[in-house]
Amino acid sequence: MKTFTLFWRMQYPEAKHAFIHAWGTLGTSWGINKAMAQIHALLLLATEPLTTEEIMKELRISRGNANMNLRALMEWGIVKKEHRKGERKEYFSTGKDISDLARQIARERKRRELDPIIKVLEEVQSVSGENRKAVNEFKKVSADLLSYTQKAESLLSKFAATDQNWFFRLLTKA
Amino acid sequence: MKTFTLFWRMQYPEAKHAFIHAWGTLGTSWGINKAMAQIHALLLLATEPLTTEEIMKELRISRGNANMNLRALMEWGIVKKEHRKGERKEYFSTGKDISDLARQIARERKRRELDPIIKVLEEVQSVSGENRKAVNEFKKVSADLLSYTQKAESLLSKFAATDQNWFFRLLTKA
DNA sequence: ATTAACTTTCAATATTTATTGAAATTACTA
DNA sequence: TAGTAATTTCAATAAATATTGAAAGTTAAT
Repeated sequence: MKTFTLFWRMQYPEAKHAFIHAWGTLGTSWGINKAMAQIHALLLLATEPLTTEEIMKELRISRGNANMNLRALMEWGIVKKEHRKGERKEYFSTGKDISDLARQIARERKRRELDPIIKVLEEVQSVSGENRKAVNEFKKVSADLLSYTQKAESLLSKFAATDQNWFFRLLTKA
Repeated sequence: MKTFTLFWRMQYPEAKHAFIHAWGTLGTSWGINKAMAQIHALLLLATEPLTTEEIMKELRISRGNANMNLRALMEWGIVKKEHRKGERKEYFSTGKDISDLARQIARERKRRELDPIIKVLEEVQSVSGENRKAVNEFKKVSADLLSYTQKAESLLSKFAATDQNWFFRLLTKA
């Protein structure tokens, strides 16, 4: 007797598309634009280096977009360019280790977001003014926030600096 | 002998403005819009509950904007509304504990961002196809990513669920 | 029940951010 | 060094997101 197949076994092109799409969406909410996240996803899946042309075609993005985001990924040290003898074309690839990306995001966001606000919170500590009550509340709240932000900063620093497992080992311990 | 004062001691209104501005900017990059973050900052500093009118005036935002973001903050359980006898106006206040906000952000982002991609990554695991090599690479990469994302999910869950100190105690241990 | 004070809603608008595409530039081969 | 195949740049454009403001809705005191 035959049984029904309850779930559709996803075919590769469909799965690939879903994967890249999802990764692009996630990237958007983590300070990475869609194209950048999708290029990275595509390179993660690729079994060999890709050209700009191939990336443009697969992701349906413009040359300028592909170029700019590839450059950003290279600046982040996540993507590498390689040349081949007798060819003008450049080939791009990425390491398969996700944690490189995660660490780089941490580093980048710390720099772009946390560092500036810590600076402001520190400056603002020296407040003075007529309204005793308001000033006290201000000092309390901003000091509190500063300490919180510094902790987050330290967390991101550690995360950015160490090997991929340290962080999650720590968590399972807890 | 007189000495120079090397650094300007910031006056309260200036400090307040800097604080609110910085907080608004930070909020923007953490999935909270500027108005929402600034309203929260303003309420943090306030020594007593504020009306919509006062918030609008202080932050120079429209009534609609104030209203919508106050509602969102209330939905997040971070801001409370209070009524006063003989008054139609509503007064808003927030608890002074930053970690309430942090936990709520964690909860919200987990739900909005991590949960959906975990779903996709799980679905996509059952991939099959002609190209053995590509399919293998795909399985490896997506499984890896799934495990990574699940760890992040579990981290955010724990963070969202526990008291404010657990997380940072954990970090200092490390 | 009426009024006036206040809140809510949401289409229109503004702002911010990402993407395009074509011109300028560069680098490889012959 | 000329020809061309590629990359880079960036002003213009599109897409996504946040904000406005005025009309509609609500509520509480009279």
